[in-house]
Amino acid sequence: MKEGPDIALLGTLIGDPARANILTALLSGKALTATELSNEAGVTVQTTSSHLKKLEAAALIRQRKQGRHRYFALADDEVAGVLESMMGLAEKRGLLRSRPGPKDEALRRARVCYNHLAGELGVRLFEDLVAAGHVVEQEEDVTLTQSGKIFVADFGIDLKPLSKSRRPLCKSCLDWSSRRTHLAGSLGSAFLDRFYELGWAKRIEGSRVVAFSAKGEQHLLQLIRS
Amino acid sequence: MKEGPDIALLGTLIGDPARANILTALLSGKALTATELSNEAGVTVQTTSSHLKKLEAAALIRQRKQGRHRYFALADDEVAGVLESMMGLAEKRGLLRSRPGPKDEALRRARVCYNHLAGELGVRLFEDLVAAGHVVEQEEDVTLTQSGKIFVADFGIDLKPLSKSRRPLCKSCLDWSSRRTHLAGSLGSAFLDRFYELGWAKRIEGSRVVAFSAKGEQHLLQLIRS
DNA sequence: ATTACACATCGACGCCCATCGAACTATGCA
DNA sequence: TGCATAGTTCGATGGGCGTCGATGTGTAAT
Repeated sequence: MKEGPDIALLGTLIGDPARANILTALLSGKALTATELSNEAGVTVQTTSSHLKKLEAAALIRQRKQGRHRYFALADDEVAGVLESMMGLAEKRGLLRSRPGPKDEALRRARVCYNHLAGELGVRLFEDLVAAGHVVEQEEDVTLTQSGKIFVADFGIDLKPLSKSRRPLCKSCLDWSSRRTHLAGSLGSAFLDRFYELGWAKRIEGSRVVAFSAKGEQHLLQLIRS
Repeated sequence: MKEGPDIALLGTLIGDPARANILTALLSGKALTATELSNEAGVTVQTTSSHLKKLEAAALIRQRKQGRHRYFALADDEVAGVLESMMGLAEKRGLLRSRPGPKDEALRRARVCYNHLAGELGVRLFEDLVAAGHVVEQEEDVTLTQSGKIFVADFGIDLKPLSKSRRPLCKSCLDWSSRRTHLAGSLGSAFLDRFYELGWAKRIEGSRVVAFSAKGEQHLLQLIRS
């Protein structure tokens, strides 16, 4: 005996229905707030909070503070993998019902977050940059690589004034609609400004919506791919 | 909510320390008795019994009655895979200590089980036959395939008298030393007789040990491979 | 500053379930 | 036929933990 308290602890954590629901909800890859998770779990926020604390103590989930919200997400792919395999064993059936997010399709697509691009297009841009190796994401920190600097310069963004600013050049920002990270910081701001400049997008007055033209959206989508 | 009671149930089953120990012990691939598992789990036999009942109800383990013993083993590879991945996540550390089995090396190597070959060599023979597609193992049943019939005939075993007998031609038998299946039934008996006949092995008087000659063991190991 | 919202903490309640003793069943051995 | 061993079932006990109400802390908006 006393050879595997680890696996037992893991099982206990997953074994509670409320926590299982929480983990299942997070398996979508999205980061959710405690309140949303409490709906998924079917328990009160207090109970959810204590569950999240335990899950975080076991390093199954990670927490990101963003303003007065706290977004929770699975710690890494390995956790997701284990959950997937467990669901496979338990025969994957049933799907998520409560789908959080904004109702306005345009807001969901593209909008400003402070001064940078958020929404699906913002997320897409960020993920393309990561995939191309132009930026590296490590936990909360995001850094621009050498190839990234070249790419940014080619796109017509002057890095010199940006690096002088006290604002961090790169920062990741969590999306409240798709709940994935996108690029913030002064570079994120510079990207959005450049999009305006090129006529790819316009800001809609009195709203946070960023309206991309058909051609502008095409350009953005193929920006990195090219 | 109510979208994943499955995964929660699974977690609960694995979550109990006693059951986790049981599953960990079975992860070796060996089949163990309830009493042995109670030692591994650190609880009494009664408690172990109730645990085994639950694990079996969830189809995580399978049970094989053999005489007055009941051997328990993991249900299939998928269960083992999930447990492996969970151990990986919980950082695999610590190892099994209680290693059940006979102390006599010769008995472990090869011995008669009623009238057929048991021990490591018996297991090896059976697994080779399965790998070559000569026999098919399905749960408890073992059947000789077409290619198997040819192979057996080539080896010098006449199937006609065997198939007339009321005894089942093929039967799987669980090994008490290595805890894996080997071939029993009238065919298993015929194999052992043939080994004697070919001078590959001799029965040691007053013991269950089957002594293979160096050459005989070589022949046996390469019997299927050739 | 005040209000509102998100989340954490504390404390108490209640229930589920693991545990073991005792009795029962089944198989093997002499 | 009797004894021993392996395992299950039943019932009672106890502890651990999930649950929620109330309260406290931090952040954003007006």
